Parts: sequence; structure tokens; C-alpha cells
Amino acid sequence: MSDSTDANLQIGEVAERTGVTQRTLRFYEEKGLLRPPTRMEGGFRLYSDDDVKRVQKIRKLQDLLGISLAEIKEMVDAEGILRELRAQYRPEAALPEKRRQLEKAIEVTQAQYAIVQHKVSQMQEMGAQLDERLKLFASWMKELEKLERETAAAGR
Amino acid sequence: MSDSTDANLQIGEVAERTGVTQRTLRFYEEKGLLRPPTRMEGGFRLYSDDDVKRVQKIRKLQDLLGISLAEIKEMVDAEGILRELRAQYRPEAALPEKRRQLEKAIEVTQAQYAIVQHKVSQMQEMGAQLDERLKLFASWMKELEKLERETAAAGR
DNA sequence: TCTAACCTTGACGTTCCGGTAAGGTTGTTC
DNA sequence: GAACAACCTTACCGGAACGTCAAGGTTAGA
Repeated sequence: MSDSTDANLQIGEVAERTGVTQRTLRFYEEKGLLRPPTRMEGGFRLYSDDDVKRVQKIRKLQDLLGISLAEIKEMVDAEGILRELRAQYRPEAALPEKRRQLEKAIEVTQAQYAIVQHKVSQMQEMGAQLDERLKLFASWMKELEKLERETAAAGR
Repeated sequence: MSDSTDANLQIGEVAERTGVTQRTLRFYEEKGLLRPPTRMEGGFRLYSDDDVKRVQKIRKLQDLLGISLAEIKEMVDAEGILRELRAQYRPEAALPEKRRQLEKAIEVTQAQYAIVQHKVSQMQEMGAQLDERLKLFASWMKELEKLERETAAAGR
């Protein structure tokens, strides 16, 4: 079984895999969205596959939901809790602590779900409007073409 | 029939109706997203109902599609063309010009439609994942509660 | 006429990075 | 083992899309 936390990717590799710039990866680190990676002797950053996944998650949340990095941090931190919960499932002790973590994760996930549902319905509405408009344009275009043919025939 | 281009709203009114700040309205004007409004003698800006609608359109595009103001400008300009086409429908003259405008409007609208469809499907996928996760959380929660009850019973 | 509420134009601050500079590290080749 | 390209480091400036004062002008009502 592979330890998925072994860090062996340099920043360039991660940038390529995730489609973000090295600048962005350092920025996320600065803002606490990525844990400070381990370093080589010379100071080069070393990332793990988990880091790659985390970056991909961040980008998806940004792209689809269009929310701030601060909010995204809350969400991905909740993901971290999920991993923790799953990993040490279950030491039987510290039940109240686990319960709080789980409640927090549920809360964040529900909020995220609500945003998604809301946006989906808004966008479907928008899509319908655009579709109608395209049909209108198509009919206008036919009108125009007819007029053009008539003009051409008259001018002949 | 009311001339919808009569400008009688001050910037504060418009800000309130649209939910954006006055700063944002001035910024949109600066960037060409809103036509420079007429002014009162003292220099106060006067907006029309059409301006309000335009601002609402801009915000919706930004919020739902998360695209740049430059791209939004293209889209709302295309809307303007639509209004023009509809208004002077049809002076019979300048057909090639009209055709080009219409083609541009169709192109922009189709691009917008494609973005919407793509995002909708991505978000639906995300919604499904979140739903699954919530179910998982719910089952964990039940587990936790069972453990708590057992612990309480043993400690009694 | 005076005052509260509203507006004006700056100018600087913030978020989320992109670009570029000036220099250190790594790995390969001669 | 010295050179060299490719890769990395920190650091700082720039831009988009505004937020937030600041200092003063305008309007409408008492």
C-alpha cells in the first residue's frame, strides 16, 4: 500500500498537472490553502499527490462557484477533516470532538450543496433564455435572406 | 407609450435597485460597460431604467458565468445590437450591415450558451458528489450516535 | 438661509494572481 | 570538475475589479 503523503513532485510538475502557475501554488501556500511543502536540501519544494488533488479541488470550486479563496479554504479544510475522520476511523475516544468535526463538515457541505443547486437553477433559466433568443435570431436571419434575394431579383 | 430612455434616477437609487455600490457604477462607466449618463446642472448623474436593467444583466453574467468585464462588455454590446435591430426593424437599406450585426450577435449568444451548458453539467456532477458525501456523513453520524449511547450505557 | 442627505472627483487599499528580475540548485555532459 | 541548461528561489511591480476613505460641491426641505 502506497503512502500517498510521500512528497516527490517539484513545483513545475505540480503546475503542469494542475494547470495553474508556479506563482499560484506559492500564493496558495502563502494564504494557507496548501500546507507548506517539504523541501529538498537546496530549498526546492516537494509536493505529494494529495497536494495535486487539493489544488484541483480548489480550482474547481473557484471556477464553478466563483467564491473567494477564504471561503474555499473553509471548504477544503473540511475535506481535510473528512480525511482525518476516515483515517483514524475509529479510536473510540474523543467522541464529542469527532462529533463536532463531523457536524462542521456536514454544515459546510450542505452550504456548498445549496450554492450549487441555486446556481444550477439560475443557469438553466439563463440557458433557456439564450435558446429562445437563438431561435429568434434564426428567424430574423431567414427574413434577412429573403429580403436579400428579393433585392437581388429587383436589381437584376 | 413611455420612452424608456428618460433618465431620472440618481446614482444612489440605481445602486439600491441593483445591489451594487456607487463606486461600481462609476467604474462600469469608466470601463465602457455603461454609457456615460446624462447629468443634472450640478453634475449629478441621471440614469434610466434601461441602465438599471443593463447593470442587472452585467451582475448576472458575472455571478453565474464568472467571466471578465471585457467579455461581458462584448455580450451586453451584442444586446445593444439586438435592441437596435428590433427598433429599426426594418429600413430595408444597409442589409449587409444588418447581416453582419446579426451574425455577430448569434456568435456571441452561441458562445454564451456553450459556456452555460458546460457549467451546468459540471455543477450537476459536483452536486451529485456532494449529495453522496452527505449521505455518507449521515451514516457516520448514526454510527457515532450509537457509539455514544453504548458508551453512556457502559459508564452508567 | 441653513442644514442633512446626497453627490462629485481623487487617491490609496485589497484580492488574486501574472510577469519579470536577479540569483541559487540540480543534473548532465564534456 | 567545470560548464551549462533547466529548474528553482525570493522579491517586487502590475492589472482587474472593485472597497474605502477624504475633501468638497449640490439639492431639497425646514
